[in-house]
Amino acid sequence: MLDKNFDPKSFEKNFSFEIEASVRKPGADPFMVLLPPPNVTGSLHIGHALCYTLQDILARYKRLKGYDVLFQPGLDHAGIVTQLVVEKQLYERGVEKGSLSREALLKEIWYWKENSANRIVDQMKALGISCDFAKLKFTMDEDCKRAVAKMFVKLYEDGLLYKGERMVNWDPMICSAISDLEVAEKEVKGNLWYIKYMFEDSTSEYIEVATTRPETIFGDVAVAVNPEDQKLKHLVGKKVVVPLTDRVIPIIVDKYADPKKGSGAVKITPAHDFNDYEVGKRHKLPIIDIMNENAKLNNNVPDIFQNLDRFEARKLVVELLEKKGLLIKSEEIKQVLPFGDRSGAVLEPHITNQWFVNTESLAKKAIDVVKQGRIKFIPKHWENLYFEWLRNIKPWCVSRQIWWGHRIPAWYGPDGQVFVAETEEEAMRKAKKFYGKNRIALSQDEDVLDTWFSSGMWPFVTLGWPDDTKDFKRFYSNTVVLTGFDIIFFWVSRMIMMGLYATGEVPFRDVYIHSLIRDEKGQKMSKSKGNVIDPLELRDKYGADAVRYTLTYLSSPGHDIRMTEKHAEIGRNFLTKFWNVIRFSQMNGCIFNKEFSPNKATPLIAQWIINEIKNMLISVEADIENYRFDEAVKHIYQCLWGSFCDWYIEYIKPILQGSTIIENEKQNYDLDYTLLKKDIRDTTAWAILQFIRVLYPIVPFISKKLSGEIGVLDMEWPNTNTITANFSDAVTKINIIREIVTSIRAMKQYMNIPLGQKIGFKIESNNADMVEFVKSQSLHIEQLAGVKLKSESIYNSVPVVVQNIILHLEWNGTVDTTAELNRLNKELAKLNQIKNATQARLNNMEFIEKASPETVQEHKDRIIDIDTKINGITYIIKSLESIS
RNA sequence: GGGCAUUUAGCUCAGCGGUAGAGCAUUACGUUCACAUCGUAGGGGUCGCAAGUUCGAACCUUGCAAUGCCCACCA
Repeated sequence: MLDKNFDPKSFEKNFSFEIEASVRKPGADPFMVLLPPPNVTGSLHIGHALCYTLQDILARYKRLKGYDVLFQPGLDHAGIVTQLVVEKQLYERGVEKGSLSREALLKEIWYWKENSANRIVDQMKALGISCDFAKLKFTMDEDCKRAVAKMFVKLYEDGLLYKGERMVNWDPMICSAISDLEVAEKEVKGNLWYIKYMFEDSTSEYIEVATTRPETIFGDVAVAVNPEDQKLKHLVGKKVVVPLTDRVIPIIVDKYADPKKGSGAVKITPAHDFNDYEVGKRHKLPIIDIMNENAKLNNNVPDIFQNLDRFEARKLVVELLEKKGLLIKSEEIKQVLPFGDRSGAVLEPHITNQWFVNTESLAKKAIDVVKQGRIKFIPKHWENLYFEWLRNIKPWCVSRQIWWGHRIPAWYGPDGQVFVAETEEEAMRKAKKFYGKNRIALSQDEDVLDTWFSSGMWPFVTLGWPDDTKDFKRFYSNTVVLTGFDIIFFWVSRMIMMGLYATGEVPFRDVYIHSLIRDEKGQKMSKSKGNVIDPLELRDKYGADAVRYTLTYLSSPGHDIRMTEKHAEIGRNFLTKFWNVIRFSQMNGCIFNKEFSPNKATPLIAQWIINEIKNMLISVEADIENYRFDEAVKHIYQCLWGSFCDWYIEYIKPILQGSTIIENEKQNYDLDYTLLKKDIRDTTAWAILQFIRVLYPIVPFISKKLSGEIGVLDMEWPNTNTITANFSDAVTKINIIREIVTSIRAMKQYMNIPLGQKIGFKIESNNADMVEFVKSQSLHIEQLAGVKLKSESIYNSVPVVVQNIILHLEWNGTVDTTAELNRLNKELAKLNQIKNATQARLNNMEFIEKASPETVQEHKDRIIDIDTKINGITYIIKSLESIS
């Protein structure tokens, strides 16, 4: 017997789903859920919980449907982030950045990774995520390493990957190149300084140049003006002196200079600006790099500036310019600067030697497969974002100057000759052949690959690529990916590009983009703001199922989710209800009966609930297939709470509990009471099993617990095809009873009669069958509405009208009918309004001609229906008026 | 500058051509033993604005506004 208190903690810890997650069904259709591997940087946040819960629902649902499901878990080494986190930890322990050797630091990071990985896996299990943890993969596992090297070599040999000197976004804090995607632009306050660049041959004449970065003047190689600039173009060809130096540079003409911006003349600093770099190339200008990797000024600048940080140097330059009278003015402006999204440092454009993947041809194919519908985004509009990015794709800088990651499989000979190979042995073989001798000292490239290089290979690496494994043949492409929109570029598009390139096939069919969770004000959750929700804390308070249920309930796609901890009550309340209704059924001896067939149920109320449940099951299945997990939950909720608990259970109480009542009223039942009771018990147990099963993907812990409780352990998806009986008559009849009960309750409320206080009533109708039917259900009506059917006459009464039935409620107290009359008149007005609108349409010939016959019929029925209601209300109004 | 999304009850959101819905909050009443993490009944919305298409628009089209996000650029 279930405990009176619903306490998830008491049973959630008893369940583990590892075994069912690892079950393989060789004969069944394959289905793969590819879990986006979390970073090994710490613990999971509520966004992970949402993402994983939805995937788990899908995986469990497919398992119940009989698919052979591979729910693949994994972890991402997350290069830069992880290294930064560990370095920070070390720093807090007194280890200076850069003081450890490569090996020593990597050892520290591996140690961190082990801890983090264990914690994350534990958290996933605590939330009931049913991955096949035996297959847990880490992006730096040996087989991943091999696959990454293979991919790198393949790209290199196909000419899609090359090393070259380019200007890249450089993070001076990490001291590494980063890709364009890792740049976050932010608006900040800055200054625009107007500086005099004196003409070489003059002490008073100058050209005015505006800049936000005066410290870079030492890298200036020209001043450019626009060819159309009438005011300045006559200066082209003249030479000016770079302020604070004696270096002379030319004034050149280039359309890049915009007469409307700054002073119209722009300084050209090819080593420190993307646009200037291009201008420099066009004009074959020299490149003067004035900064070190950490953004301190190098020895290409005057002595006093050397070794100064760029921002200190800026201050000093401005100060000296002012002193020398070379500063014209300084304006405060707002400017957008590039920041490293991991380090938060202001990035520097920096010319270095990096490895690039030429993604253009890969991107074209990646666009095509989505255009052709071979991969679908859900919701579809995310495809736009995907297309936009791929159409404007630039070479992907994949090398990083850090230590944590896949070391680039390239080796250099003593003369710098590069040998790209999957292994050092292979590189050596190539080198020997190249140099024609046996003793060669090769050194491996110091850099590692961008994290997303290995993540991009996730769909096939996890399946054993490059080996042609059984799993690969079976699951590749039969996959769904659920993730947030923020990694469509980073991850989804790279998986598609690399998947197509490596295997020639799409890596997955569906990409479901879930919403992002924000706080109640719509702000992004972040630790520094203190507005984060920890899924594990929430679980400790409310239980894992409640968290899962709530997240699913809130997961409507298309916009962000605003969430507070209080939302978890949605789940908790629902599960409490679920728990309690099963407790009720237990207390009333409803035990699952294998022999029971829903098609053979005879009591009206049984037929009605079977029909409700059937409809619910059909909806839920469609909802999940359409990734509408929120709708699925709402359909279950509505059926369980609104139909099953509120009506079915209340309705059957007199049958299950009130045997004496039944005995007294036996003449109202054609059925044998014992049989009736058995039928109801069977139906109740059957219904509960359906709920347990349909809820299992969403709230697996309680479902497991309860299925154990009712003694049906095997989980399978409810099959609605076996429910074939037509119960439409029961539906109609029970709905009449519901309407009667609701109407009586409302009237009693208006008469200020407590629901518990039984009052007499009589039935009147011009339809004798209807009277008989209502009488046959009087026991239930009496219980549900707090009334008592009288055989003798009632003298003082108020009427309740439902369809063509009038119920006279016995009442001889004084009634303040004003409020009720107000309400009725309001309702009457509304009904008339609807009736008129409907009638107007029916009077419209165009409507009759153009609307579908069903719609027209529906309108006609509506008129009849409304007329009945209007007559009823009019009758009540008249009666009430005569009372008062 | 380009693009995408959102705008429906006090709040959070469903609905996306045919009588405006849910949960929470709110009001009144109620603990008869499944459940007060509850029950019963009620109140509350010219569906952002405007035009158009349609027999009929919250829903389709266009324009506008507000909000959020993405991309690109800035001396």
